[in-house]
Amino acid sequence: MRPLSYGVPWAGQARAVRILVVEDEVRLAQALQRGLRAEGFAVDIAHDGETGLHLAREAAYDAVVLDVMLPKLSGYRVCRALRAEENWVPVLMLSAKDGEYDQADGLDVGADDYLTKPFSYVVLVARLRALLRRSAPPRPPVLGAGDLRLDPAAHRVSRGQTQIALTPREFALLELFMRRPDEVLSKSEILAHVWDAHYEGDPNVVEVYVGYLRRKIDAPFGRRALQTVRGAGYRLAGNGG
Amino acid sequence: MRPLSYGVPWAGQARAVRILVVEDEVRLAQALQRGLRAEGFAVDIAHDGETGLHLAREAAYDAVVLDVMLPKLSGYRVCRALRAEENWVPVLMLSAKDGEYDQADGLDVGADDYLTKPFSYVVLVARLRALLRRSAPPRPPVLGAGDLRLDPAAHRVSRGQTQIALTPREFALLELFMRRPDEVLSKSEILAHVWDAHYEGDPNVVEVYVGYLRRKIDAPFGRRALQTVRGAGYRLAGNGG
DNA sequence: GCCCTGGCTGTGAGGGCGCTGAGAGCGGCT
DNA sequence: AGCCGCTCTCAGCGCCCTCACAGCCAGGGC
Repeated sequence: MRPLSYGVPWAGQARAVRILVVEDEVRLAQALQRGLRAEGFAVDIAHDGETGLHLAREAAYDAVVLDVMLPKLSGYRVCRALRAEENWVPVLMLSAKDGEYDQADGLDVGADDYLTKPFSYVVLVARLRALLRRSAPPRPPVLGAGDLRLDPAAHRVSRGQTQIALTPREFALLELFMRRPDEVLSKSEILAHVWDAHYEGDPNVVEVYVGYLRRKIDAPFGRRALQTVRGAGYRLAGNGG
Repeated sequence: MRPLSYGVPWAGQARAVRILVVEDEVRLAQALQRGLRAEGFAVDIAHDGETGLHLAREAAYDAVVLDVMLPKLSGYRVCRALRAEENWVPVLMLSAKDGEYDQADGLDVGADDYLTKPFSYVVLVARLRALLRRSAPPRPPVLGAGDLRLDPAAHRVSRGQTQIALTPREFALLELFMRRPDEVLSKSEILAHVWDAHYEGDPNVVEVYVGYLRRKIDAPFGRRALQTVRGAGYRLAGNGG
């Protein structure tokens, strides 16, 4: 199943802070890797924009150090691509000395901070820490349907003023519905998203969990946000029922 | 920019997407207004919380960009007031750099997303778009015939303002007709599409289901959208009867 | 007006679909 | 070890959907 609850601050166990360094100068990249590891970070390296973007997409990094001048795909394009995909991982850009690009470009492209080469290692670490410290902010927006709200990052759900406690499975199910309000989702589609891409089990689990959800988000409020569409699937009313 | 309502035929002429910016720093407000207008949004400005709240109440905005620090009425209070009135317009909050308030407060108060100053303009636009996309999901394929509407994704049918409940079979049948309005469909063709490619049964089912449909989509409205073409099949009037 | 053919509809059986309560398995926490 | 919460299976139940059937109605040709 999907580890939906990893990395959630309140989940408790400490997790290594993961940094991705995208830098084509091999010596600089390795120096950074060694240094940051010594600081206690988990560091991955990419030597071109393409693999950098790929890695940033796949793994959940806490920050990305991104050179501007890169083979295959410039740092700008990598950053822009990430932002376009609603990936708000904090990005610290490294510019060429005084290149054709300037700082404003970097920020316009969605970077969170900017450093011009040559830079002092100490400054880089300081800025990185600053980014991480205030990196709680780049969190995904809250989903809403009527007075139903779901905060994906905080794993919180509320209806009106009332907080609602959901189990991980229930939460994942509701999140799927809230990302596609007013759309009928078939049981197989639900199974594929909330359970596993090739889940081989009784589709009845879906009915069971829809039932659980209804008891928590609808019944106590006399609402009917989660609707059955017989023969087709289920639908979350975009107005919250 | 891309008109958010594209593909919704009955939406009539594309309506501008309206954004309200509530920001007391005049220069920032104007910069935002210029930038967002260049993106194709219709932008209104308020320089304090009171007029901001007033405007948000009066006009139907698609989103509100709301600074936290405002004269007369803080962004928090504005947002809380809107939510208390069951106004669920998407709100994007702009926090002071690292002020006394923090992000959690913003979300607790009912904001949908949160950005800390200084922010990158690109990120603001990206988040704004994300908010708009979520709140106004442009579900292109809505079929229409006169005042008859069928939304395949939502599995919903309506005539005028009235929602109509259809069984799966009825829905499939009507969908076939609405995809080919004004066209005469033979019973065998209908059987092949709505039932099974090689259905071996009484073609009378078609008559039966056409009857069911008429009782739901025509009779209550005194219309005749589903017409019999004796000896040939049935036709759905493209103008809804 | 009569007849024939094709279309319409009321009735009812049967079965599929969705809902729910009970409970077993599992893992985490104390 | 014991408890608790989460997940998921299973079986029973009830409703609604589907469809066959048969009798009735309407259109059109003569």
